[in-house]
Amino acid sequence: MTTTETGTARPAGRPRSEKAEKAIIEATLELVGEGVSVSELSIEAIAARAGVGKTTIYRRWSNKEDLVAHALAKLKAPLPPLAGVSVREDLITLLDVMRTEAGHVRTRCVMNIALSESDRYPQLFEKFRMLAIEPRRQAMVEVLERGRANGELRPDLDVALAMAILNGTMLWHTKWGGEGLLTADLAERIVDQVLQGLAA
Amino acid sequence: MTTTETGTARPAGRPRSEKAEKAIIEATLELVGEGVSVSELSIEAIAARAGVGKTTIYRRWSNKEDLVAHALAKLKAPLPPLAGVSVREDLITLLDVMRTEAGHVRTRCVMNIALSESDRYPQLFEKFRMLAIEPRRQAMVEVLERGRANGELRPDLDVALAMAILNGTMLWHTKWGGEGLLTADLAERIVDQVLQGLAA
DNA sequence: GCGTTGCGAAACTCAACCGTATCGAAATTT
DNA sequence: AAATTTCGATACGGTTGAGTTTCGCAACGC
Repeated sequence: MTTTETGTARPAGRPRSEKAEKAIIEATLELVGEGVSVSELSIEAIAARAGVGKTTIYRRWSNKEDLVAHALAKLKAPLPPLAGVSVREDLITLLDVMRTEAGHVRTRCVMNIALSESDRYPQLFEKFRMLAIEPRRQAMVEVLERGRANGELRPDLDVALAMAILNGTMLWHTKWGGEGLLTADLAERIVDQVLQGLAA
Repeated sequence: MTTTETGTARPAGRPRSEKAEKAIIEATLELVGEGVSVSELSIEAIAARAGVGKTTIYRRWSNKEDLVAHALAKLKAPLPPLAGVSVREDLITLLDVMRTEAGHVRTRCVMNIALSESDRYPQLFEKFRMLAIEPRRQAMVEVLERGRANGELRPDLDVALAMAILNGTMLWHTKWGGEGLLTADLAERIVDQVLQGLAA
């Protein structure tokens, strides 16, 4: 309470290194991003990559799942500003964020956990869902509802189904599209195709 | 050559148990279907579940990947007969197979490997792709091409994109839809929504 | 300076699993 | 009957990683 006044009295002794903590989380995200699954992620590998003793990890997190959960908490879903001019335009903006991120390491990390390990680590998945999925879902819901209200979309539109179509299509591409299919106009093509429908 | 005449002369000694082999493969598929990834799949767990000695496994397959590859070879993509009356009807039939299978162990097995392990076991994934994905893909391509030719669909339809939309939407549901969303009319709703488009 | 706490490094115990070897019993050919 | 091969079971040595402990040093408050 005397010097730095951080609100709570600093406990005696050497303070925990903020740098070490960041290095640990960074190493964890890197490894998961490189395709290492949560189950085969080893604390020792994380410690080695972070240049840190295992002690330093266990002092902060009691187990692997706890650590990964906190690492995921550092991820943020970058929500683009929506122009709000047309539903079509906003949907393209939202989907294009997914496309752009599809090649990023962090995103692959996210996808791998969400897709493959959601069954086995439900608590982990839940945390991640709230952080990375929910904000985007909410944004898209609002765009679709707006379109339904102002006549851009069918008045009887099934919003949940529409979301599954849009997101599912982009998911399909990011997972199996390879580099070649993630062209700059992909989001636009998806949205147009989905809005217009396939029927003649 | 004397008795059962199987074409090639039977080597002396006790013949390999067909039952054991089936049990091993069955156990492998079960485990993968339950969400055990290939990397954490253990020969010991397979042997225990199959009620078999490890020797019996190693006598047939030299390593884990080899075993899994052979196990996958036992999977078949059940292709429904297509009525061929309308594109809409055939698409519903195709998608409804996915929906029906969504809860089956075999299908979960397929999904888990396809989604999570395609990066790390490309050779495995390739084998699996030919067996489980390609036949369905081909069937759907034909339906869509037919529709484009006979005027049911837009003449300038992007078939690849249309497939991504249809399959991606169903994938989204099977992975995240939970039990509640996989209703009997799901395939129909998807196809209708996609064919008509979302726009007013 | 002193007590306290965090640090990285290393050693440790414990468990799982790999791949191999060995065993007695069973199945099949000769 | 004899020879051969597989069977399930069990044991073995080796590797990996979890989670704990210990050590000497560093950083902080008093």
